[in-house]
Amino acid sequence: MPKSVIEDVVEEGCCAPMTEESLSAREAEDFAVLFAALGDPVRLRLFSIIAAEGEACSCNLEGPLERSQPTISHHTKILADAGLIVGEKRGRWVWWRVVPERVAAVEQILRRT
Amino acid sequence: MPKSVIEDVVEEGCCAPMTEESLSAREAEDFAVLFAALGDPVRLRLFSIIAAEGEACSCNLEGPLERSQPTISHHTKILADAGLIVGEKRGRWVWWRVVPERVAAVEQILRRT
DNA sequence: GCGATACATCGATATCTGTCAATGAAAGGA
DNA sequence: TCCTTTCATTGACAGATATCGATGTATCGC
Repeated sequence: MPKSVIEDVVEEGCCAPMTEESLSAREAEDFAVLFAALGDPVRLRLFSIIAAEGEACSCNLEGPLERSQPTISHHTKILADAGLIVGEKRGRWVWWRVVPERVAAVEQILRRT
Repeated sequence: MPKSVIEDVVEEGCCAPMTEESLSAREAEDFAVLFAALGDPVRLRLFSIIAAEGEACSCNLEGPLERSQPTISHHTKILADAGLIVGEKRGRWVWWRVVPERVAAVEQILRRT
């Protein structure tokens, strides 16, 4: 059970030295938040609806998703914290829309493959 | 609190009818598994390392990720169940590699935006 | 066959997360 | 001003999950 990259290089057998192209622990920590935000069925649908509608208020989401208002609010917050959507308060309603640059960033990570 | 799409359409106020472009509950359930698989920091690094190396055995992963062997095995299983990586047993080692078509599928979902 | 190696599986546990009812805060209408 | 509407926050709780030690299984070298 090798303990470090250095030892890995020294080790014989199947183990090859690490490349520098892989994500650092810090990067992975940050990027994983994006994937995790989309990693819940309800949230993914929520995101999908907002994307399809262009703009949507929460009242547009509770019905189709069959979840309570606090739960919808919880999910929009997680997506918003991840930067994948932004909400603009207009009167009594909050209008949500996707952040294309952020979505593109997720694609970018995948394309590092 | 509207209970169905039909009611949404009937409702007055801010609520507009749902488009048909958004993900179904079924689709969201399936796709969310892919995002969730990449939604853990350790798993995302693991995936990143495999992608960078082209091929990697688990012994290449335990060191850099600083996790026990069962934990690594747990994570590779989740990624493999999601179809994002495949393992080929060669002798004593299992060699993991990414499945580009599956990664492309994830990009495809994002590009529905 | 025997010991060592690589990986999977099991069992246990601490933490995280999705969910809702209740409540709070902000804005609009009468 | 008071009531209603929209959304956020809090508190509680059940279920999911990340982690590890112990153990099982297959493979290789001797």
